[in-house]
Amino acid sequence: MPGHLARRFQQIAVAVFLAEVEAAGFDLTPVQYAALAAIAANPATDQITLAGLIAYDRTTITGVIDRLTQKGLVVRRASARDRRSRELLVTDEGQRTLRAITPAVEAAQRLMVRGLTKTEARELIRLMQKAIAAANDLSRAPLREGAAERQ
Amino acid sequence: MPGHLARRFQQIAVAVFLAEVEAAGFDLTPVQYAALAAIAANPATDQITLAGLIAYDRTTITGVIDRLTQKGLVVRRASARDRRSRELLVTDEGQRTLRAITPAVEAAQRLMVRGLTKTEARELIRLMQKAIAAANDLSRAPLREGAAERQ
DNA sequence: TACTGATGATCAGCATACTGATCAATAAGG
DNA sequence: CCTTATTGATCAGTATGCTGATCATCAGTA
Repeated sequence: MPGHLARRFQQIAVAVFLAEVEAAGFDLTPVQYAALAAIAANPATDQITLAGLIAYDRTTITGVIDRLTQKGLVVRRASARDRRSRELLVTDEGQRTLRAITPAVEAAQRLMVRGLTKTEARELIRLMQKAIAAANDLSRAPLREGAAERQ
Repeated sequence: MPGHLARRFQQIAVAVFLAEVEAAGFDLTPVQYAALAAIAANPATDQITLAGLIAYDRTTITGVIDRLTQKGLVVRRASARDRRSRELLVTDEGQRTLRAITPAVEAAQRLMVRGLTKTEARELIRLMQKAIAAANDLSRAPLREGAAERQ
């Protein structure tokens, strides 16, 4: 049952991530980390574009940014060109957090495939990527490449 | 990033499941389906044991059973041996639903790996199983085998 | 310019998951 | 028998994810 395995693997991935990150002294969820890293890599993008970059639903991203803002890691800035959209920026503390948390995040990635050999882990990643790419548009929140690759 | 792929694959798996099941005229979530099937396969088990069989958190299962009960697919029965526990049973309608919904569930399982060959899909399943087995105890809701295999 | 449609963001509502607490009932010990 | 620890179930609170709606704004067209 691929569906059941998908749920279980994700459940373990989240648990491992939270445990490693908390052990390192941080309070960030996997979802918040991914958003923070994506904002750092794409400064001043609006929320919809950000959601596409990490395949989040647009209604989910609102709450995630709320919490990142509350923690002082991200700021929302009104866009000059389009008054509907908010540009997102990582604060200095957000940058520091991102750098400091990286080892814990990497440890979590290794831990969740600790039962596999390096070759097997690479193969699992390849197969998940391939399956996901072929089914990308079947979810409400598909991955949308950056503007550069879009056209 | 295995963690990100895990989240995305699960996201797609849920979307595909809901779409197929709704197209077949049913209103059941993946989680509700798994619980219903597990109760049918293990009649009169208590909620904690059921949670272990499908790796759900004990606090999550309460709400899932609430909703299955509300839909008339499952009944809670007070246990004669232990007045703390509730024995779970599938109703006749639950049995009918389970039979009728099976083709849609199977279609969803195929759809979520439609980008892979049969061999690749089998390999993905094998690798996920292996990774999950080695990390089973890292989540709060580990899989607990049935009484037969437990000792 | 006025209208129409599309878009960015948010909201209410619902279903998973989890943390940690509570409560009743049971089991184990002295 | 009584105390203590454990266990089955539930609850409050929080964080994803989603459906569908709303609101303000923008873009394109008549």
